[in-house]
Amino acid sequence: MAKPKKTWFAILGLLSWRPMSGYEIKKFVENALSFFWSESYGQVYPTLKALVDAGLAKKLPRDGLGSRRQRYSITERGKRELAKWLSSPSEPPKSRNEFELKFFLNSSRPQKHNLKLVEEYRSQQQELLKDFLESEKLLKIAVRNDALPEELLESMPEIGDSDNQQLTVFYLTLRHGIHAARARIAWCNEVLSFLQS
Amino acid sequence: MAKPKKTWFAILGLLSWRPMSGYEIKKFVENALSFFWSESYGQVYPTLKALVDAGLAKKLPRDGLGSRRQRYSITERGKRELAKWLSSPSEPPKSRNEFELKFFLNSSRPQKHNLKLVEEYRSQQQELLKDFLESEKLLKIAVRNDALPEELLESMPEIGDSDNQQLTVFYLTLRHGIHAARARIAWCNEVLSFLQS
DNA sequence: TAAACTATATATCAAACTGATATATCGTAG
DNA sequence: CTACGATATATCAGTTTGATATATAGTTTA
Repeated sequence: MAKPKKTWFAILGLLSWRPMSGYEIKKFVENALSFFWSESYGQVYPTLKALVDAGLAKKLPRDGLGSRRQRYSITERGKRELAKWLSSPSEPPKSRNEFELKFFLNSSRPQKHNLKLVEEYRSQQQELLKDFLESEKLLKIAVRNDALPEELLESMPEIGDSDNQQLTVFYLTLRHGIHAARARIAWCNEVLSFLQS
Repeated sequence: MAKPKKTWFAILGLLSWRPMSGYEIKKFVENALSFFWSESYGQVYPTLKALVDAGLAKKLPRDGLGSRRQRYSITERGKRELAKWLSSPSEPPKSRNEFELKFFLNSSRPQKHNLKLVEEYRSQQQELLKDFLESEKLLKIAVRNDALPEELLESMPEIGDSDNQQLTVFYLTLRHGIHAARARIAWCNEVLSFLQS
């Protein structure tokens, strides 16, 4: 029957940081969380309505006279439900990694196909790591100084009004991405030297 | 319009190894590929039919008189389509990692929640790594000796009639899982010492 | 040996989710 | 003043999941 509704809690969790509009939520996930989470507009807007109907979130009055954006905030009931979910155990992720599938299925074809595939994957991951390390440097400074560097605000305006504890968790989450990217690059190097030997 | 149909090529790819039934496909993915791929019955059976309709796979005659299982094999056209897909670039995976989301969203709650969460995650990953290392040991022997150890056949009967190149790719794919699990454990250790300091 | 399990095997479906597209307004660079 | 990109909300067909239904073969245990 497909019961998860992870989107419900993902959105509720973001609203627990601060009030946001559907557009802001989508952009935030896309810009700042994309290496471990994703949401689509097709989920965000209906879910916001459903959260209101369930009494877990509520519409805020549109500030500014002609303001187009509709912001939502979390309710007390929403906070309680969120806390419950946050403490529940996480099922191990059902990943679907297209690259790994291709690598695996290539086994009955000449190895040169896989060499090319792995080299492409490696540069993809190196690019990713570069971006992570950039953000890490800035976030580290922010956490230490309890103040946000200009460049970070430019590249991620969403984190503008985060407090120190939120920045710390953000930093630690990013470290997860860095560890993962490095592991994937190390694997590529291992495979390339294995296949070329 | 949601065009991927990754399931089509995942199934086609497995059929390119050898003929399989829907049930075998589901079990194989579940037992051997679960750390980077997943399929549900709800996808497998309709997709097998669709592949036949599209001329990419065909039904095999049921062997044995009262045999209940319906096997499918890949067609020449299927092989060509598969080869095309296998050479196409992979889009970076849109992951949805429930644990990372919870860790991130916990930022506005006391840190002790996250400590518990991370410790749970670490033992989950340590368990996973243990299994991977077990399989790795056996697969390594299999690749070196070009023969399958008894224990491996017992725990993964699916790989019974694989050739040496397939085993090698299987081994290398598993290494990806090992690198990833180790990276996650290393991250847990880093976070735990950070949060406890 | 009969009953209770467990694995094999196929099928179905509501709910969740994606990716693409439609529409309209605002700010601004040329 | 206008083309363009960012902001903002909405919709929907197609994909995928997770749960459940059904039935038979084999195996354990009372």
